[in-house]
Amino acid sequence: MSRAASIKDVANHAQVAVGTVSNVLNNPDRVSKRTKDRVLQAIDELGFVRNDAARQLRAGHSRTIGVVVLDVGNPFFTSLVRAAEDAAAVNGSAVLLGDSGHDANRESHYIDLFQEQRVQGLLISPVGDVADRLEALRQRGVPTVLVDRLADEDRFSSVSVDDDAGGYLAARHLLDLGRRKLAFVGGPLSIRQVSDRLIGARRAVAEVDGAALEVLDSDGQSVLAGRGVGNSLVDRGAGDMPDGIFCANDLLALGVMQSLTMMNGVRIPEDVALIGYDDIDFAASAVVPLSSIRQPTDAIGRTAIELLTEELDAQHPRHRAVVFTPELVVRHSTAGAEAPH
Amino acid sequence: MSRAASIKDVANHAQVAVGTVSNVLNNPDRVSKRTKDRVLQAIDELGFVRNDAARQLRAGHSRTIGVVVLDVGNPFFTSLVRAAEDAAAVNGSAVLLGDSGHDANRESHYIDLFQEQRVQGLLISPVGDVADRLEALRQRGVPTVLVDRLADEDRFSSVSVDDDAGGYLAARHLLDLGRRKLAFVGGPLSIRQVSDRLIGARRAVAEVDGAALEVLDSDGQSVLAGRGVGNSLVDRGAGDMPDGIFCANDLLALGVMQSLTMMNGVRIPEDVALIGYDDIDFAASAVVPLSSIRQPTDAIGRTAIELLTEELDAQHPRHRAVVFTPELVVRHSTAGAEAPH
DNA sequence: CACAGCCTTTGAATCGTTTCATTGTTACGA
DNA sequence: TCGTAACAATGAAACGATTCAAAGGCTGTG
Repeated sequence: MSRAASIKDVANHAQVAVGTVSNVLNNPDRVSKRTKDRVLQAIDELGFVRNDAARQLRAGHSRTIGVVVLDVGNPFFTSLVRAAEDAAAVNGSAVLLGDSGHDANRESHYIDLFQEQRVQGLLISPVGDVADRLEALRQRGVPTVLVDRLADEDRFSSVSVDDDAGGYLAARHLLDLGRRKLAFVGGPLSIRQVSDRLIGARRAVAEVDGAALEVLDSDGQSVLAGRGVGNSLVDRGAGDMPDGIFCANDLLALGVMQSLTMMNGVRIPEDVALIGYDDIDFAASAVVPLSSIRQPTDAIGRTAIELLTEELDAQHPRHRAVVFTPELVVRHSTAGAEAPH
Repeated sequence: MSRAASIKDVANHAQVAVGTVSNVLNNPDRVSKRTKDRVLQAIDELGFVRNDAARQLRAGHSRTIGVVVLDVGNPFFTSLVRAAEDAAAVNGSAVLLGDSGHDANRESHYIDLFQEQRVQGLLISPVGDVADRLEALRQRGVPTVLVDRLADEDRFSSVSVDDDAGGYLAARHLLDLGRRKLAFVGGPLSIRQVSDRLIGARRAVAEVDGAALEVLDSDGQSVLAGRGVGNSLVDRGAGDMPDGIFCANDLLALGVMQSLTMMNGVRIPEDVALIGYDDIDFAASAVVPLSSIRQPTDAIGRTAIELLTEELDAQHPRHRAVVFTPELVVRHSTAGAEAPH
């Protein structure tokens, strides 16, 4: 329970100056082998471990990168975080992870926290309107890269996926199957990703005569929220059921699927064709394997760290906005079925 | 891009001493309203943010708790982490998250990192044999709580689930359905959770005449690994197929399910009854809703932080080992089907 | 008017590391 | 033998917040 050994203790124990110990740790080639061995032995004997707080106080900044995601439970973000972690490790940096849970207060809380920690940079998929705070941070030398959100290139670098294009792809696919009475499930619509996907879907629907798109606000992004929407659809009765449903993410789609097929005997894709978004691992192993829109998660994570590194290295970096294009993945939930009419 | 404002800058700007600024932040009631207002205004004008490194250097420890999990992608751990985060927030602490990915090196790396960060305590679901390192940490005043792993109460507190009981529950359930030719899928067996579940399953099988249990090492815990095992089962031909499969976790089970039903026309539960472990959200929405063994994830997370808090507060805490009992959740993958014989 | 007692404010010392100008040592060529 | 370069080791200063003994300012009482 004794106080942890400091570099000073090591220096005493090895009969050298503190500066020498520091050199053994940070510039080993400036130190003679004899001395180095003695110091290393002392370190070992005392079980010395660097105090990162002191190191970073001196350095003026930490060796960490802050990452704020909307929901760690969402596989899209977990794999993004993992990619970021791996990329950061290459630079000898670590990742501080924050989960905003779509809550602007928690988001703000994490930005505060990370600022106190003097993170080198920030990766964030924002909920609230944080542009001004991030701008201020940048002016203090803490660059930010926006993830999963297109940003004005004058202000920030960003990595995003073209959600409008993804929404179009999904709706167009349903329309191509002959479906005309479409429903969009997602919400709250204040979330950019959700509303962009809806805009894309609307664009596709507008191209086809006699097609309609109904919006079902799910007020949440979970399997549970999806189940809720599914149940309320069933309550309406069969006559009023859409024949194609596009969910703003796979969790919602799985919830809808669960509700329609398991509890209420609606057939997918015969009665209703269903497509989700994100292509999470579980989409392929759902009750009915789920069609989806795939986003290149790994590439997003790696690119995000890359852009952040650029901003860290360059004095006056040009901000870049990288936009990935999503891809349609067809599985049984929309495949091989003609329109039910 | 100018240097961040320090407490000294604030003091100058507000025409007070540094100690006063510190008091405004930490002991507001010791400061007169007049002064406090002036200081707060200065803080606001300069955009001052506390430097946590300096604060923690002085304090001798951080306000963070380190959490090392086996796999952030596994929903069991994501919900555990979230519970831990919420509980930590109550104490004003934050969580540093590390993902060992079942890799002893990465695990060790995170322990190093967290030690450098001077975390207050550690929550870990260990891969390698780290007992001695953790013991050493504890003697330096950094308590550890083992998660999802029973520990010797003389050395550590721990929160775990009785994996043996869980394995027994699962196998017993298959046997109760009349299945006799069982298979256990999981691996590597060096993982305690996996081998304990196997031991429980063996115990159940030993109780029933004519029942056999075959072990299929999956060498991994992912959907993909499960799919691999499923494929190799199919390659054997129908005659050699088990009639009940118990997977050491749900991801494996979903993989096996995917392989058997989607690509190879094996019927679940008619031909093969299948049960997983963990009862993750997706179990209920699988191709065939998956029976599973449920662990009380939230309670585990909360209890873990509780035990850690006890160790932090008490001078000479008694270590406690809390063991939760898992619960059988029956769904379609094992339900309503007689033995195929 | 002196003084005690209370409240507020001060500022030097401290935490552990890195940095860097300075000092000490060695070896080699002149 | 001396001078000088090359290399090693030194130790004081700095980073920014907190702490705490001490000083200062004020009120009210004798």
